[in-house]
Amino acid sequence: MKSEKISDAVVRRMPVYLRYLNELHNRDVMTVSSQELGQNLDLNPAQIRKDLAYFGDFGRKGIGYDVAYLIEKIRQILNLDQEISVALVGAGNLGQALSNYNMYLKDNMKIVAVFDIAEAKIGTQINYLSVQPIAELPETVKKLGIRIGIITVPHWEAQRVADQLVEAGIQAILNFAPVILKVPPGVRVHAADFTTDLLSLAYYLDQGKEHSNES
Amino acid sequence: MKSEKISDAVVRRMPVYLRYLNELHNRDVMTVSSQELGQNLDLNPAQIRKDLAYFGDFGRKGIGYDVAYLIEKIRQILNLDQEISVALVGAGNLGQALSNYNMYLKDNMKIVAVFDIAEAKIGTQINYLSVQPIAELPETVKKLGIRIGIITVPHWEAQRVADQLVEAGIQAILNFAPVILKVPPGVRVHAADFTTDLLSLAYYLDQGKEHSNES
DNA sequence: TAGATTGTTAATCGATTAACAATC
DNA sequence: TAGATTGTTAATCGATTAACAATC
Repeated sequence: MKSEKISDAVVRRMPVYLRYLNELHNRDVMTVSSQELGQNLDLNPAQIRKDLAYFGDFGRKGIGYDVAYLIEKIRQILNLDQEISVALVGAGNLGQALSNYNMYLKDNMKIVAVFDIAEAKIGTQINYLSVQPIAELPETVKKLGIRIGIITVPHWEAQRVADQLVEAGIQAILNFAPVILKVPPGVRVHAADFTTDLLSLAYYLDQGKEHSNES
Repeated sequence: MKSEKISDAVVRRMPVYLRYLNELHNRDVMTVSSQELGQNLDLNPAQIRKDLAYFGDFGRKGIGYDVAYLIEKIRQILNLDQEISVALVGAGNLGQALSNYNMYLKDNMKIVAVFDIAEAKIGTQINYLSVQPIAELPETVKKLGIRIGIITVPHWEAQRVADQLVEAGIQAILNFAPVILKVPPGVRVHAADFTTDLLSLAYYLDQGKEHSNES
């Protein structure tokens, strides 16, 4: 166990480990080596050992890592040993899709409220939650102890929504809108903007053969 | 202009630049400096200049970058000066949401076909496209010159779908399923898995004050 | 001209990987 | 014991940032 500051790259790999470990657990696998983890996650085994060692001595030399134990530890690291309440702002198609994903994320993270700006959306049901007007955000955040906000509104509304989330006391934001949000220090924003990923894919296409009918 | 290999980090910033430049263009801004770009995109100006310089001398000393010209250049870099056809596999909620996004991505990238495995989905309309059975993938890919695939199927089907996309000759995949896909070299995969982003956010939450009613 | 800003080299910083003693 | 595998240090690699001459 060290007490250096842990880099974002390391933190972001933790959920990846967790996911695969859960899979192993479901298959009743008891133990796993960094070697095997690396193979399946396309990562260097040394990196995996180093990542985990930042947080503690979780492995056993000659043996590997106990799957159930490591799951427990990573959940603690990620604060997922407590239930974390999430607010979704934007009840459009994407918001709808995410809230259905809820059941997947049995990882102690739960969308407990949905908000929208549009009058028409208010009161409609999304996955057993009634869409609330954004004016109710501060009160609901306080009442339900919401700590994370997900933004799925159109890009021109994203910054305003972010401001309101911050104002309401949210600590972290997952932003699906294709804009760079400005937030005060202490609030964490992760960009989940897939247009960036998609457009950058085009760079890697073979030049030339745009549309060939041969084979 | 250099001819080093260009890192993924650099490529991924290109769409970010493009997006902001488009915004400037809409506001009739003619010229922009790396300084100002950096301010608005939360990036170091030197980094921006270096990124752009990999691809050519696009700026003018003392002046900055011509917005329209830089847009044109970045589009060329990203192969967006030609129309790029995209297939969407998975007509669920998320797929639905993405295909509605189509109009946003006027960046010459277009979803031209939607596939699904489930019988029930076949033939339903998604954003003016009729959902096709996955068996038609190879033929449609060839016929429409599709080069990129988006995977929005459940995670246990993702690898099989990826195999089929690769088999059909697709060159790049945007994967929304929370699994690491195995693909042959030459096929590019970008992960758009938001569960990773969301879970890692939890790490940054203030410890302790899980649910406070004071304020 | 003076001020601004690029493109690029050099310096710094950080992250990944290799190597290996410790030990199960 | 012999083989496997960790945790960790050192080496490498790569990416970011600073600095500045060139020049609009």
